[in-house]
Amino acid sequence: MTTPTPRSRRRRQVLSRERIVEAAVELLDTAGAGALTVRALSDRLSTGSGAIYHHVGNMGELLQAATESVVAAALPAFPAPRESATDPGAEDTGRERIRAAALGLYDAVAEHPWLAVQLAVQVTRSPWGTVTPRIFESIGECVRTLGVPRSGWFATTSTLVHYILGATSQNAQPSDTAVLRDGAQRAEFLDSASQAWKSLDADDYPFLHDIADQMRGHDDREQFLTGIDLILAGITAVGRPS
Amino acid sequence: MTTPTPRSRRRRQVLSRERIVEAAVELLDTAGAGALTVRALSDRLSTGSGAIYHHVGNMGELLQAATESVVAAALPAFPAPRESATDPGAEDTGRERIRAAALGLYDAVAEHPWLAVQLAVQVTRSPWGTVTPRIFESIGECVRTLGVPRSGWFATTSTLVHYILGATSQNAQPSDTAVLRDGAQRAEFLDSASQAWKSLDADDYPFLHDIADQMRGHDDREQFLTGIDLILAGITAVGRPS
DNA sequence: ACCTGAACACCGTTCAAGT
DNA sequence: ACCTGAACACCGTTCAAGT
Repeated sequence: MTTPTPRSRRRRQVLSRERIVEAAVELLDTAGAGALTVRALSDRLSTGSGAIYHHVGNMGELLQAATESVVAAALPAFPAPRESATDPGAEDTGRERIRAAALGLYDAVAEHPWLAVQLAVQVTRSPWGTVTPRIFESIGECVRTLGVPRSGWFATTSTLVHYILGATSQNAQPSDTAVLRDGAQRAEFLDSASQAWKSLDADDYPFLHDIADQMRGHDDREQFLTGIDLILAGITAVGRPS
Repeated sequence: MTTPTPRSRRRRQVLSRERIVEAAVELLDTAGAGALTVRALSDRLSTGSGAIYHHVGNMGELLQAATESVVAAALPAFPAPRESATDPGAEDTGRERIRAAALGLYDAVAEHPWLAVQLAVQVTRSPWGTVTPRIFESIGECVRTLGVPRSGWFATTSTLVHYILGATSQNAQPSDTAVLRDGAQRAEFLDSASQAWKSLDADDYPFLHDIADQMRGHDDREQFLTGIDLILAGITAVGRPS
């Protein structure tokens, strides 16, 4: 009849799902996607490999949980505050909040390069899990305030989400190892990429040839926002045909 | 001094890189991403597992080659015919060619669901390999004819490519197994997805709640094109501010 | 040169056994 | 209930040995 005392429940509770997910994210961040193994994880947590399975089911579920925790942290406070669509300036703040959510995801992928591939994996498993719903909700809530007719909400939100996921994953660090936040390192990478494009056959790739210099000098993050603004401009243009 | 006769060269040449890549694509298509193993591949090709490594280096290289071969087949004839940007109607044919290239990739992912994740993988390894360059070139070549100033070519092309890759991967079959081209199957999936959204907490996900019905009825492919047109409208709007 | 297939060093996952 | 860690059935890759 009596519930177990807190003391007895807490006695040997050293491991938990949260601790495991946290350790998994650390492992992914510091050593890359290939370094997350059950053995490495149980080593780091000083347990047996079987202990992991008491809390997470399997590797895929762990990867999903790791992705969800990082995505949840990257998105703005949730749920978003409701605003009346008739407020003056509501459209501008809607656009601003879309930019903020997009940048949150963009920066998360920059900090956690393994996210690039994991987002693609999780999103095709949509809509199970919270990754796709969270992202969709964050963006969709803002689209509502943009003067788009109700019938266009889903298509408009989808377009933004697809662009955001595509862009963040393409701009991710091309490394299987640890995070490199060094700007010089990024410049070096762009430089070699530019060289690679220039060395392609000019007859097969005339456009890449022309544009190789432009690509060397560009700022990923700024250009990511340029793309967002391009789509927002399209939303406005389609909503009010001239 | 004499080159080997064709006969002697051909004698035992049963295996080749091409045949291996072809078999890999078949395996991926029919049995899913998890089914591509060196053992399964050498079984299907009736050789020893070591023979594979005489032609492809390692598994990652094989996956890259499989992706490249499917992407190359999906994109329109390459390189694209040159058109003068001053032609009347050049912008319209540019837009039409962008839609064609985008649909080519979209349909390829529908036929080869494993492409969704592989595109994300290959594209972060950019610009090595031919996947990213090919896609960029196809789209960029058309962007040139759209009246975008030269300084905007790279950003505009990037926006389109990011959207295309993001959308194709999100709309891929959510299955790890064989291809299901059955329309009814897709409708069933959308139905359960819609149910899942409806069953989310209405306070945390008000937008998804509102929109669940819209998402059940939608046509992926049509909506994919709607997104393309939204971005094209943005390109026009930004190029000619009112 | 091309191929064979056993061997090696891993991997995720399970499960009897402990506390 | 929670954890241990050996065992199992895989995996990619290598390499001496064959033709």
